[in-house]
Amino acid sequence: MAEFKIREHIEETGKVFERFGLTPMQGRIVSYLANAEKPEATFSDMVEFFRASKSSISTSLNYLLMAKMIDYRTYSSERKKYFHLTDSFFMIYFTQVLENLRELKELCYKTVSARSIEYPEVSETILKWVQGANVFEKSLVEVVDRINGQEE
Amino acid sequence: MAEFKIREHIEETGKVFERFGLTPMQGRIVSYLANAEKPEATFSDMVEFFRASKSSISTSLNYLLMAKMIDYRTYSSERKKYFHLTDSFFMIYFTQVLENLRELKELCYKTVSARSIEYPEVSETILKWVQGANVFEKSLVEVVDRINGQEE
DNA sequence: TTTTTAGTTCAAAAATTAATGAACTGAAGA
DNA sequence: TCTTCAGTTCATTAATTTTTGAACTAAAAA
Repeated sequence: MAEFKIREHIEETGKVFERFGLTPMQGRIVSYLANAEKPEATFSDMVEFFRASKSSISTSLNYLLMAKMIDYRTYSSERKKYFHLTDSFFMIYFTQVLENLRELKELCYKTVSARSIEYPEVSETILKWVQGANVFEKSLVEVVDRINGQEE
Repeated sequence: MAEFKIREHIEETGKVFERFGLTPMQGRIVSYLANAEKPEATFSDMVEFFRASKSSISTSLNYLLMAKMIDYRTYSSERKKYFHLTDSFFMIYFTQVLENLRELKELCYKTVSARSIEYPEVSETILKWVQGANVFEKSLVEVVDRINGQEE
């Protein structure tokens, strides 16, 4: 792929990662690590590639490390860190979605239990939401388990 | 529930809805419709309750209508619209997630097919992502079908 | 016909979030 | 010891997103 085509593809893919909860720069970095020729890249590689500030790259890398979407290795001869993608990108996303679902379900139960019985239709609607969330949660847990099982 | 307790609960729940892609005001409205005594509320009910601008309520209601997260009915004797929640909140969220997944998968395939065979590990990682996405997608489609089936 | 109701539209303001720049740290090398 | 390298920290700036306010519309009521 031509240089400018790769840049375009990295921007495009980066934008999709935003919809999975990343900031533009975090998305770009993930996309860069997926599309760059070499599987590993350093801090300064990315500062240079994006002509972005060191602080922006630093903050983004640390978020991605914390979320375990990337990892790094070092070579004894060098001081630099070599960053690479981990396998667990979706796992982390799924886990976040699961947490959101659980919190929402809890608040839904709270709502239903506080509602008067005068208008049962609202509670019925909310309980349908919870039902949907439950089915979803169950299959999400299955997916997570299946992927985890594969890893061992 | 006491008035101020309800307000607090509406704010809290509204914030969780933000994590499902809504703006603060959209989240508040959904939460309000779930927690208000009556199952239906008008435009001006909400302007009053939130002491917010008409434009903010108008824009938010129209987004929620467009997304089919709420609906309204009218009474022949009145000009007002009476808004209420629909059953399909999660369905709509699931559908959006599915779309995001599909787009990301497509870009992943594009990435993998453009990568040189010199460093297969990156492609392997990306294909693991795609595998996870596929398993998830399959069970999500099942969930959607199951919920749709229930409706008829 | 004029007024009121129930909103809509959109430019501007406010709030939030992301990125920058400059000064800093701490380890390694000269 | 002094310098360079590989970042980090954080106050400020920039960009984006959300909300507001004011002017408007279209239908119903007076």
